Amino acid sequence: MVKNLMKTTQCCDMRGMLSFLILWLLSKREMYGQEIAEEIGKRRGEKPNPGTIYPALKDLKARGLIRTEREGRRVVYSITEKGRIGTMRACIYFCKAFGEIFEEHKNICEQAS
Amino acid sequence: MVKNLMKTTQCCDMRGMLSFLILWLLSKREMYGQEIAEEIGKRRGEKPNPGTIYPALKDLKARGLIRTEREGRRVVYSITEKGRIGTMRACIYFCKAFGEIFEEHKNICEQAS
DNA sequence: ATTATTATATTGGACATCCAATATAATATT
DNA sequence: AATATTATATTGGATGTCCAATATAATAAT
Repeated sequence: MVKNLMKTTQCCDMRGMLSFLILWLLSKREMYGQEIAEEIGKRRGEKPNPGTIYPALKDLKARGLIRTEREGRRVVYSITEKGRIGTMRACIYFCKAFGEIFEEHKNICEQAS
Repeated sequence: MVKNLMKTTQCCDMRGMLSFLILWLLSKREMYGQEIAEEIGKRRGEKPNPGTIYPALKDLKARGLIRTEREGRRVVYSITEKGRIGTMRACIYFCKAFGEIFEEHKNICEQAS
């Protein structure tokens, strides 16, 4: 059972699009792993576990969408040009798929910014 | 491989939140199965397969979030009060998790409505 | 020098979402 | 009556996301 998402909504699983969210965050600025987890935690209400974040980051790197640079014990992740292009496309898809829900709850969205 | 979502964005899987989207659609008006599939198809660019829709609807019914009424060969699905409450909560979560992305692409979202 | 903390990495299991294929049933068409 | 179409339903397999636990490594604190 995915604990926090079912607890939050008490109706349906809200997981999904983790890689998209990671890429979108990295399109803003480069970050290291735990910063990404914290940013996701801010938005979702609960910080995801290492077991969620690091495999996803590994996969994004393998697909050439992000690059890494180690600085001591930290690995700094940044988006590649390929990743940036894909993220733009994903944003367009996302807005078409879910845009109405946001139009309906604009006041909540504005508070999120 | 999830064909249409990877094809659309060419970067990351955009699957997820199917049950949420179904519940949101049914909070607007009751529909039969293929209508739900068509509405999802309008938003995602491709109509999902029966193998995706019917198991999800079955599960939502089992959890008491929707109810069914057969009319000939069609089954009409409608949201329950429990489903409506959960959907409101899910919308709030959803807007907090992804609201910034929509603020950033307001023009695309307005076209979706 | 030692201990504590933070960061990364991995693994296996669970789960929702996706598909293609197949099957059954109710209408619609011929 | 027979055939075609549409709707529902199911199944097994694939995949991404989630978790808890464990492990290793680099700093920070003592």
